[in-house]
Amino acid sequence: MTKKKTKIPNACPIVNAFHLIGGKWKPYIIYYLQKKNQRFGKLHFLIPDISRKVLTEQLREMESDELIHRKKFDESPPRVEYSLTEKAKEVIPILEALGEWSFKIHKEKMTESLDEEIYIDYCQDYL
Amino acid sequence: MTKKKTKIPNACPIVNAFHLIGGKWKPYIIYYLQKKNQRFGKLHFLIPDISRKVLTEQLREMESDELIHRKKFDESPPRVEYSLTEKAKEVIPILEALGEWSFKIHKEKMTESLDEEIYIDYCQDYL
DNA sequence: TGTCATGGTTACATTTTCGTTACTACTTAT
DNA sequence: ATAAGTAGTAACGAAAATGTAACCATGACA
Repeated sequence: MTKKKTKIPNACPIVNAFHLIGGKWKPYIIYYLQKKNQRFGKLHFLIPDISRKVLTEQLREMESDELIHRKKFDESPPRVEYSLTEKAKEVIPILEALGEWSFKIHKEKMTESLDEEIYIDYCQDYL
Repeated sequence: MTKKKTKIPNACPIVNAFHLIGGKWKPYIIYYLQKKNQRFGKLHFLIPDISRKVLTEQLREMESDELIHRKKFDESPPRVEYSLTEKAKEVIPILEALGEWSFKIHKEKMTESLDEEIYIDYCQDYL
């Protein structure tokens, strides 16, 4: 058995999807923007564990993928508002289905646990 | 605006889902196992760019997450067969929806390109 | 007796992703 | 004159993920 050498030019569409909306922070960004348009600072407050550098990077990436829209107001101090595009809004039901699936698995595995209630509260909010 | 310090015990269910089925290789593993149960060596042939070390790691992880089943035959040379569990099979329609969504975005962006046909062929197969 | 095949494992190196800290430009309020 | 607030950026470093190359145990087969 020798190596297959037919390189796929772009990754498979599912891998592609993970590039668009996966990673450590993009799900949170989508989550908070889906509820409400947000300014940079507020987004950083809502997702405090991300560094501002990485938040900027992720937002720029999502902007160039046309998943979010960046609206800059010509004011001072500067104001920038981020919102989801239609493309991004279309994927939300799919993400919710994914969340429900993983939540079901999680519940099956962890029958007891002190953190369980907190997790469930958080998930109810999310799902 | 100070830092929010309420740590979430486990990540949000969507982030959790990405741990289960995301990453560089798990989508491919799911894809090939969904078509047909596979032995370790065949899987490595089908996904030639993964190293055997990482393939082992990913398979072990998915096994402990109960997404795949590992069946070892007592033969020589050894034979091991991997298959998807019911849990994993449940997520496939969701993954397909995700793939269609990202494929649609991809098509909108790339109107021309030489690789396009190859990509589409690959995707048709995938979707 | 020694080579082959399978399904790995181990130690180490590299790449990719993410974080820390300090800094900037602009304008209004004190 | 200077401090404060917003939305960043730049240089550097740490951590996480992945890759490379060599090795192992088993039994069949020549």
